Amino acid sequence: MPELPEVEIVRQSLHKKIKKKSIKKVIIRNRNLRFKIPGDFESFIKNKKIIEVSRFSKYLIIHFQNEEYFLIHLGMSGTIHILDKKKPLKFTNTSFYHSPFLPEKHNHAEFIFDNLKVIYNDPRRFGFFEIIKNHQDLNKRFKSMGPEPFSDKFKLNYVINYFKNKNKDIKSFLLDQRFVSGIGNIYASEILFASKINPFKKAKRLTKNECLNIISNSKKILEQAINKGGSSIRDFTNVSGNKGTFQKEFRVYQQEGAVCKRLTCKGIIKKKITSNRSTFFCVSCQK
DNA sequence: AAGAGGCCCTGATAGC
DNA sequence: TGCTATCAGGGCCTCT
Repeated sequence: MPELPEVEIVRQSLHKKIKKKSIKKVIIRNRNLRFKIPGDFESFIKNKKIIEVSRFSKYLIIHFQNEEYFLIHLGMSGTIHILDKKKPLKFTNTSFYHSPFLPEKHNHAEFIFDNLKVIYNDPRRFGFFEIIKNHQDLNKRFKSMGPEPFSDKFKLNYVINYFKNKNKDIKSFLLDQRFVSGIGNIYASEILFASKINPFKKAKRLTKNECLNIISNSKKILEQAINKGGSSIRDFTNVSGNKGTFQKEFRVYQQEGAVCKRLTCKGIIKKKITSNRSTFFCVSCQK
């Protein structure tokens, strides 16, 4: 489900709700996420005070005292729901996959605070938890991953050098977290449309200007998506709540057959599937 | 060693 | 209605 913007939205509400609080009780109903939740997970998490909730790429990072950390990855279908006893029936967050009503099926984990409950729901179970026991290990954990688009490291020299002699298409690189972290299948298509670049163009054939466009549009589009509360697709229930609205701004994603939204272009948006993932692009203005 | 493709899993929708 | 096939915001693993 969530790419960087959606995870950032979850992070913001989680941080607001659970910082300076301690987890009083942990309930694991299904240990079989993408990776098995170890037997000592509950005792590790319990009674630790949360300092802050941060994020790298699509990973949520719960910071405990004493430089201990708990990572959450939401996979394709993971959502986090906050149940606040003081505000019953109000959900701070954010269901990108389901309706904002509290789901009952697939609530694999519950983290219970005083007057507050955080529920991890994930139908497909591609998400996972990870425990990190010190600060060095946290750095190590993300060492092999590329910079986020917002990072100063994501600049022209880096991109050009990375693409030298690379025979893979540019769309695959945007999805490759070793190159850049946080972009997923929706935003990859949107970034390449904004940059007027064909997704199947080989990376080594990109010009300097095209690289610059990719860099600036990556920042721009992810920023816009965060400002719109992320993208909520496949969620057509008309309920109030903090649903994202960036799906209304999609210019190519899920727009197959539509006329290109670029005013000067009359091309048709095509969808192409490679290795089980769809790519959307305008046949006319993305060269 | 880079690159292509398969696979993990459940649910919603489309098509017959 | 009830079946089957296809597709879905990710990332890891294995082949060549």
